[in-house]
Amino acid sequence: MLNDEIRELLDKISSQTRRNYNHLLHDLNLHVGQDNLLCKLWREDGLTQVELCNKLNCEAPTVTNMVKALEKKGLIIRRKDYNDKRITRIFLTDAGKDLEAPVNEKWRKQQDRLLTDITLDERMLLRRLLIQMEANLF
Amino acid sequence: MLNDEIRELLDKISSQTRRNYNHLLHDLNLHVGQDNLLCKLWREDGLTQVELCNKLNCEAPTVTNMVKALEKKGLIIRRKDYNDKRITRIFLTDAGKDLEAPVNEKWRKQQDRLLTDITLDERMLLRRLLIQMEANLF
DNA sequence: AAGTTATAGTTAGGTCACTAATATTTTAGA
DNA sequence: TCTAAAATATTAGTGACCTAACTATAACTT
Repeated sequence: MLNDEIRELLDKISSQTRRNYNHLLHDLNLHVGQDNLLCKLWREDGLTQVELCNKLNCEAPTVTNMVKALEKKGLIIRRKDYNDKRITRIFLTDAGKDLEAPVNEKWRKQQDRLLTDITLDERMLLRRLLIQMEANLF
Repeated sequence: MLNDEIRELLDKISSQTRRNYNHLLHDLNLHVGQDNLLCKLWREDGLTQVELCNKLNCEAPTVTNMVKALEKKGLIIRRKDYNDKRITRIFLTDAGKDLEAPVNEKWRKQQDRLLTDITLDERMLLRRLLIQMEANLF
């Protein structure tokens, strides 16, 4: 059935995309997901963990563990907020900042590959449909 | 940029879909991914682990662990192949068979929700684009 | 027939997700 | 003011993924 096919295609595409992207990131000693967290910090440094939760659309413990891993790699540092001692703010180190360009290049590469042979008109339509689907999820 | 947006939408849709579906499956005491393995067995019982790897598009250790978990729940049993002793074949128990209908119902529900307000024509076009994208991945 | 190569599966160790339970700090209400 | 509730983050435990390294069996190869 058509609907089943679409769901299966979506599953396949997302899992394979993740796998491929993970391979690309391996050269940079990063794991898929970590690049995403760094990406939020490149846009806005010093975010709290709760803010990261929201932006990454995942739960608090996931952020705790990812932050721990990235800190061990020396890409970020954690600093307690002075005014509210419950809050930990996450800051990029120089090493973390240096990854922005290479990660973006990998991302772009992956991106372009995915949309090969799809015209601009089709991409615009595709976006419209995906926006509708995303809205349906909530 | 358009391409970025499409990738981000795909990521969001797939992760949220997974999350939602996982919640639905929770009622059946199943984890997302496990239903997929069972699904292959409903179509063809007694598959080997390698066959499951290929059909599920995942690695051997993943299957080993999933099979272990499903066996512990009493949904499948593992049986050594008589002719080739390297091979383990996986068979459904009655409990495993009984899950087919309820899981399909959850799947259908999730499906329909995702494609709400998308016309038949649009779905056909969407499928075409997704097939193209899937092909681009390899 | 003996030794090499290929195949099937497991174990160990890692990451990304989740939930449930906990400690700590802050805020708000009686 | 003092206590209850809310917010922030962590720990513990689980499962789906992965790679690398291993065991066991089967199939070639010379």
